Amino acid sequence: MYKNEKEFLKAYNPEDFERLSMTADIMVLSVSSYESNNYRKTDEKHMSVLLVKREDYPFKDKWCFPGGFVGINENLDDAPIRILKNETNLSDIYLEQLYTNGEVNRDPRMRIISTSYIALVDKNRLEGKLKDNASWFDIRILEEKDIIDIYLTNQSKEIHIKIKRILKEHTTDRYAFEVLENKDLAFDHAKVLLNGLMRIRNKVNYTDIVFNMMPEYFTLGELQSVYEVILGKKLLDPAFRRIISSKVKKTSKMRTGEGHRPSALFQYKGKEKNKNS
Amino acid sequence: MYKNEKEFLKAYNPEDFERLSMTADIMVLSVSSYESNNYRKTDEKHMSVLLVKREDYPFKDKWCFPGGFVGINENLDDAPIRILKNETNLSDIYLEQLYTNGEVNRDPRMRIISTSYIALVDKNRLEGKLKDNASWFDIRILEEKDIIDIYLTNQSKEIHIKIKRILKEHTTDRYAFEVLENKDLAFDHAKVLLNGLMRIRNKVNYTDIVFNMMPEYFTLGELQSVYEVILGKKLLDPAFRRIISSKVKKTSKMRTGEGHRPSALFQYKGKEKNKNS
DNA sequence: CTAATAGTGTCTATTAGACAGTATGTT
DNA sequence: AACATACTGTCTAATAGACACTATTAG
Repeated sequence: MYKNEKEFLKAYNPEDFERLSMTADIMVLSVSSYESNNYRKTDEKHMSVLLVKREDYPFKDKWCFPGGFVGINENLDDAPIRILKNETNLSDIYLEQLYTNGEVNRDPRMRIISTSYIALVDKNRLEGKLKDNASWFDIRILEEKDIIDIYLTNQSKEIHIKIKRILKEHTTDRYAFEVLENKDLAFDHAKVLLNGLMRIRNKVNYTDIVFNMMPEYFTLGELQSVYEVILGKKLLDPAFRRIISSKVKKTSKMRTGEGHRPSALFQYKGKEKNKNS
Repeated sequence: MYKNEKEFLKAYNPEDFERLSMTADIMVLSVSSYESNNYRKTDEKHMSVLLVKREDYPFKDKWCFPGGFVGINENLDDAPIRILKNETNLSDIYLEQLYTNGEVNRDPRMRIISTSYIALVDKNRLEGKLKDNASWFDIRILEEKDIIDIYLTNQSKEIHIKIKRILKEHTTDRYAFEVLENKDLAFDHAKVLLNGLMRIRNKVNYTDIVFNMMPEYFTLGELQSVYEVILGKKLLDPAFRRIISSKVKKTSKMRTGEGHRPSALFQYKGKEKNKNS
């Protein structure tokens, strides 16, 4: 035995243990608008996710989240910040840790454990700042009982994923997902995607995370449709306005020229003292 | 470049990258009863956490959560199951992943990233099954604004931790914790502890996780006081019974001999179809 | 004028909070 | 009898859901 910690550390050889690599993957979410063909109608909104086309093996030509190895002298939670900075040129992005996936064979190269993060951005902030292997995909989710179909589409590609939700009682989490169909997403990113979408859906009601996806000024109609697209259901106007009213402040600006009554522009109040929990 | 994935993998050398080690730490929570000195009064309840005294460097003689290295051929989420099995001899324990901590210097030996898990058990199920370096500590939390004092006590030891809660707007999570005082907990386990307690406190209202800490049969009074001790506040009887009524079923058994009116014993209904979300 | 969204008033249903009361065992 | 908890009834307050109505613009 050793006399003290200093001596112990001196005799300690890290090579004595089997070691592995660690990566960070980031699911970058935003909201996109689809211009309507009717000049009166407001733009349809979708959630969208940023995917990168893999140029190298493994999973060459498949799509995945932006990600990379965690440096040996880099804090884990700093890795996604660096990766996003590199990928989008932005540095003040909302980030939260999602899950650490460590199935033995999730990467064919070697043992790699990956911590996934969720990032929420206003897409318009990074117009033209994206690397050219990155692309926004619109998300469409169809749920039928425990079978979930996710469609991801960009200008030239449609990705389809079919996942089964399995309720678990006594294990790692409330439910697990089994990927039934997935031709185009690399690694275990299909699972991560669904996991992240569910997390956001849950959190949207008791946090203010949506505002990370909103521009500085927005109408309540726009804000509501972002909530709707995250929750996957329509909300009632009066109820929504009641609930949201404490979180936003009206400005004197107006949005006009939309083919119908103009609406007031609002700002996120933020910084406000939040209730406990 | 390589012709295909197979060739790529053949040429791939994991040694080319800097690598690290991974551990899993488990915060095992349960509820303990304190016999009252008044024969009429019901036992006082506390949350309790299982700690292990470190017998080796680093952090020799300090306390920490049960944990261990993740095997190179072991799924990450299987590691806590193995460790708990080894530590408590039980294998059907509720487990959920809490957070992955990866500060560069969190372990003085070398770069070790650790995924922490929460386990919830009924303490009585593992009476006498614990290894003798493990001990249950009762938890007492005092919150005053953003200063949180946690006291952990067992028969012979009192551990005190003082932590400051820092609100964050645009970073990894809603708030971060800064440990102000901690003499007795090893690694970053003080942070993990608080993080886990907050997670459970949040989840208790919209999930059925408490029942993992309850014995097969329990009175509604007992169940209520578990909720109270997790939430850190008293609940009103009628409201509690209204809410809980759908989750439990009354049995014909009664708890008697308590110095006051006997109460019906209930069971968790479980398996019931849960609402969405 | 019309289509479409903006924005508000109000009724109802549901849920949460509060309090008071009755019930029933042990010592 | 007295204490302590078990358990219930009911009133009130707060919140969520639903619907109808008015307002206002571009074309």
